[in-house]
Amino acid sequence: MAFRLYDTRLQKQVEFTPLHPGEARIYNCGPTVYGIPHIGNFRSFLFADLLRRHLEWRGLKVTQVMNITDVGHLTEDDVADAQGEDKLQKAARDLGWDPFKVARHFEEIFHRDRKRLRIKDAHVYPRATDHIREMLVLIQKLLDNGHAYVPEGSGEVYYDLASFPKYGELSHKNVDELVAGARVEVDEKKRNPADFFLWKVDPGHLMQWDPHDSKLWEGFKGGQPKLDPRIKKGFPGWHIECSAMSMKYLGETFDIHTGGEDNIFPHHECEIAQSEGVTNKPFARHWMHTRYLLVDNKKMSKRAGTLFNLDDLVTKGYGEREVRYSMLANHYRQPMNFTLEGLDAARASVERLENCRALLMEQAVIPAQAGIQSSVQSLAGKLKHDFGEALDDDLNMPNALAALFGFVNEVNKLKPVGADAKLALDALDDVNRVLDIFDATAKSHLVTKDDGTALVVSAGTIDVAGLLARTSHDEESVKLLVAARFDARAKKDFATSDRIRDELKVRGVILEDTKDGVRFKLPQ
RNA sequence: GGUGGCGUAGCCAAGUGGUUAGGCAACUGAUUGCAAAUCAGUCACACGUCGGUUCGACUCCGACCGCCACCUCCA
Repeated sequence: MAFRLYDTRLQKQVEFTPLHPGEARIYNCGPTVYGIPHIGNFRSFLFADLLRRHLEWRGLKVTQVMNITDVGHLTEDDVADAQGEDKLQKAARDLGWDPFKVARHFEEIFHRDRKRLRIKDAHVYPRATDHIREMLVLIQKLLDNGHAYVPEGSGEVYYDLASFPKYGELSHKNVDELVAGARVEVDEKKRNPADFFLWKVDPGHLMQWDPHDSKLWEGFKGGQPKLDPRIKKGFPGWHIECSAMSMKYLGETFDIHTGGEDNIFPHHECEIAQSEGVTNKPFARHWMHTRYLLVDNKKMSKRAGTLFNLDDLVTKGYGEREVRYSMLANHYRQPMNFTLEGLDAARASVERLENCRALLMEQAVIPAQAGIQSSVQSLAGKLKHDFGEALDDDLNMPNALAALFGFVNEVNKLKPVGADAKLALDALDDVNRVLDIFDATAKSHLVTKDDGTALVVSAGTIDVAGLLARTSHDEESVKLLVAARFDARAKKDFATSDRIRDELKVRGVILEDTKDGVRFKLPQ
């Protein structure tokens, strides 16, 4: 079966057939870089990462574009309001940075944190401020097409919703009802209360562009266009950047557009109106949206201290892998209840997976005495099949993980050796192309009984107390301690052997006695 | 008020008109010098409430209760 996704517009699951065979072009609504991205943002980005990885796993060539919204609506007042709320923003203000510098700063943090969460690099991260010209070109085309207008003397441009009857099809909203809701700002400039601005004039705004300045158009493909002279110095509307950048990098019609559920209206609805108003062609073929992430079943809030960012969680002792796993393990279309207890559970789950993999790695290097067992082969095949089938079903990761844990249980029972272990390991690593949960740097080693015997020869000279006194341990010193422990255990000196194990545990080094020898795990 | 969605055993969380989802936690047993890891088992005759349809509903329909989101440039 092919990949099936739930399309927000159609409100049902549909089979995905790419516009260009063998290729998928996807656009993800990215971060607004005026603050440290929080876990709610990352749920959306991790979903985009999962979508991209699954499509690639299914053999498609994916082009992924994620925008960086750096045209803020950062006025002097906003900056002032931010005081005391956000340490970095406050720092930026104290340093007297201009908005561009603030944007670049938080953009860097976004990239730093997403890399820690192993979110793959998108192919392009276009910045809104680098595409003001593309936006102005679209705005002019909308004016030419009769989809936009310039209110008398305003210098601004508004979208004329009356010209686009499809407005509301994505969010299933009725424009008249929206207006009746009376929450739309009353503005005499607008023809229709629900019309939204494409270009805004506001002298108090920190970021502004003069559309008629020839400098702005230097080096622009096609040169400076003929713009409506009534448009004054100002800044673009929020929605137009995604229309301009998605179409520039993915084409006028592309496969999938994603975002958080809050983007459905008005943002994505407006994107459709703008894009299709210009091209008269379908814009995004499919829309996928993640539900909100709640913390302790409530919306995140600064006051409750639940607006966690990645560093907050790391400070609390959690690793990036636990965060990645716990977000991935929940279905994107269900509201997710994020809790610290959930991270504890995620840690235990990841460790179970990793123990299985470590065991397979140990066994894979042992020379095989026989050929591949059909049982292992069918297990590996079943894992790939069931895992893939689950993700084909609108990225049903809970079911995909159930398949994975089923595999782990069977492998632990079978205890495959040699080529069998290698086969099982390959199957694990294959699904890990999507999950990316195993730690390549995790250090789990088995010191076999034979190794131990060899090490024990020199055990008498090992400075056990000195080694234990160290604050951290490298592989070599752990091996020496393991040797001393072999020696102690041979003499039934369990006080010493337990002391070595306990002291190492405090420093994060785990020792496990097995039939084959001693396994040690170094901290990550 | 309008629209969309959710309520599943201690916690998290899939799914289905009739046969064990899965994970975590806890407990018991096997294994171990003791642990850890692993295996077996228990908690699990779970599905917000009340009606209806049906041979049979957690799954379909209706009402109600509780919760969430969007309609405010929040992923």
